[in-house]
Amino acid sequence: MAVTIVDVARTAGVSPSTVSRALSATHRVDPATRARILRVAEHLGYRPNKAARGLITGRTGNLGLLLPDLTNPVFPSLVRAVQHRAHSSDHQVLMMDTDEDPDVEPELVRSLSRQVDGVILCSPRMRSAQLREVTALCPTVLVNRREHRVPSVVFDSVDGIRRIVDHLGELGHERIGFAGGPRSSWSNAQRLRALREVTAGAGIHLTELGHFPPTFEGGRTAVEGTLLAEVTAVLGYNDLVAAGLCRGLAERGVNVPGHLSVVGIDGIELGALVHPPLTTLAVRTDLAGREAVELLLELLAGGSADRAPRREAPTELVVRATTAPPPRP
Amino acid sequence: MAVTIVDVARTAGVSPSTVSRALSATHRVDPATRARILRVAEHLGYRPNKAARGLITGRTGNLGLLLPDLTNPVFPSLVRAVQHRAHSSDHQVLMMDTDEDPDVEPELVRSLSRQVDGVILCSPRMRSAQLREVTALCPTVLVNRREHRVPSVVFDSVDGIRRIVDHLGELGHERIGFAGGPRSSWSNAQRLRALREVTAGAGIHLTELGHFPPTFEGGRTAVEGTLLAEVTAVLGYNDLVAAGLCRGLAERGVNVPGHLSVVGIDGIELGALVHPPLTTLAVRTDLAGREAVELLLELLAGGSADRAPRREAPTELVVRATTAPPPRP
DNA sequence: TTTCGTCGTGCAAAGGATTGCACAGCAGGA
DNA sequence: TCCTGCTGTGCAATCCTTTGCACGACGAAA
Repeated sequence: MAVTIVDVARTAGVSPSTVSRALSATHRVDPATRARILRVAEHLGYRPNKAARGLITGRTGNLGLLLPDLTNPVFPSLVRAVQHRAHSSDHQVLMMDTDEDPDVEPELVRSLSRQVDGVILCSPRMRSAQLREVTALCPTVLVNRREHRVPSVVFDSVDGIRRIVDHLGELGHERIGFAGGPRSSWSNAQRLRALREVTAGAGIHLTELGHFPPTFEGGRTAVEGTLLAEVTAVLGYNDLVAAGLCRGLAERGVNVPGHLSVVGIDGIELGALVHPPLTTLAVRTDLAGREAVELLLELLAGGSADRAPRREAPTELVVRATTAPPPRP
Repeated sequence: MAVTIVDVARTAGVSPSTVSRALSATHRVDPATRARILRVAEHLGYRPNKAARGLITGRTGNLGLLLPDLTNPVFPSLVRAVQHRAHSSDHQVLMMDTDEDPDVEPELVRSLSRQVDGVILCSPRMRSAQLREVTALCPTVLVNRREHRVPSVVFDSVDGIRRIVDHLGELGHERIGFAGGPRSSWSNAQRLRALREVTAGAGIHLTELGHFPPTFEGGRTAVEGTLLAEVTAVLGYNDLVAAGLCRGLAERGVNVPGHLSVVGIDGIELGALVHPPLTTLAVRTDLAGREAVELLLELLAGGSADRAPRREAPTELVVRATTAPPPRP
């Protein structure tokens, strides 16, 4: 059978309670005793039984992570960061994918809530009312969404968008377009709001080209409107849209960036591989993931549910080859 | 706080044991009693405490999933499939990423083994001896690797490679090259072996171009050798390598597929987005993931550790725009 | 009527770790 | 010498569920 705390206790010549205290550092234990216990535990290959611990402490040592679609290239690095950070605090991650279906989100959280100490909801699509209902079930941290009284980590839209606009402004662009994402997307609304604010402040004319599916094909369908708008630069809702724009423009014989500059958002690997390599605003999903775990762990430790901390994850402008000065008239 | 089995028992006027039996259907219980218990449990919102159950049954209801790098685009769809299949059998998935480091694999499995009923090891890089050691710890299923006496799901290399070679043969190619992956990779060895076998049978000359990093850049560095080898078609170890080859060839002014055909393996989304869209052998990682879970659940239920079932996941040739007849001499 | 088997249910132990309380030993102050 | 207070450790209860064993009741067979 597996080696338990009483095996360690017997071998070390102490009681199970002392072993427990030595290992969890919850009480003072004689340094010599502790050293001996640790040595014995190590030698016997002792691993605490999480079920037994959970039974008495009420803690499972698991964190839940809910996200819309793992195959979306923005998420894996976030998941990885969450997983690493959680692991370094001796927690495991139960990840669940909602298949982009907002309706299953509440049910999944409910089933998850029994087996985790807290959940991270990444880009949840459910309505505010449901969200508030769900956050009552267990400690919750949001990523890429804000909600009153719920801790969250979001990407700094205003700051990031400003970098893009500054970059384009320095190149000499005066008219830029935005190929937006889905109407219901919280982050699309954020980006659009930031864009309006920043372009207004910079004296740049913004053309909102409409809402498109957040995909490569979505970007291709945005080409026509872009050309009609007579802009010299266009910002895609995300990298896929921007890549689709580039492809569609190339098919029309429009030179990027000679005739038109294109910028994406997200910083997925694809952006570096398409031709020409895409200038993009990279969002640090890894940092956001780490931050979310830390927020959640603080919440679990301190339990000050009153304050709802809000953190922002940094963004970074990666200038590659799809931006250049506008063509001379 | 939470409602327990004794709350249900008290309300229903029976003992906790009877409630347990009524809910788990393990023993005969008077139908009337069972109905009453179920009604009470439902009404009180009773959910069994997994930690307590796990403590006595030894089952956690969790499955472990270990993979080298979640940000590698082949894996997310596998993870998703594993997660869905496990969830439909009331299991949760603990996913862990080894960061491509073979040395941490055994340690991670060890730490995982206490908290799961079984693990799925996806493309493990550890040595055979370690692997056998690890499989003694808890029920294990391998994906994309074979090992004596261990159940596994692999992709049908011979069949898949044959499809590629047949396709190229029909187009008229007689000399093809293979830009291989890492020397230590099990699947690279498989692919190479299958390739030798199939090309020999088809009377096609195979040039082994060497080992390259399994990345876009790796593909680019393979260009030179490809051109020297005087082949009319080249197969990349995976889609990234193939995409890198295409880019490198384009930079050298070599027309794909007019002068040289290129084929990838994996079927990642990127292949459809690069220009020209990549012909590739798509592996159904989703099916492999589902199959792996089913194998593991059978193993847990039947426990016939003697037989080590081996399943193969299908592959599918996706012909896009990087393959064409060879140039006329 | 007695005996026996079956059925439904309860009792109590077990599973592994944590933790409040108690206690022994010892040092220091009165 | 006695009391006080601190330190290190052990005892035993507790968390919630499952399950082997036993027991009472009841119907059927003898």
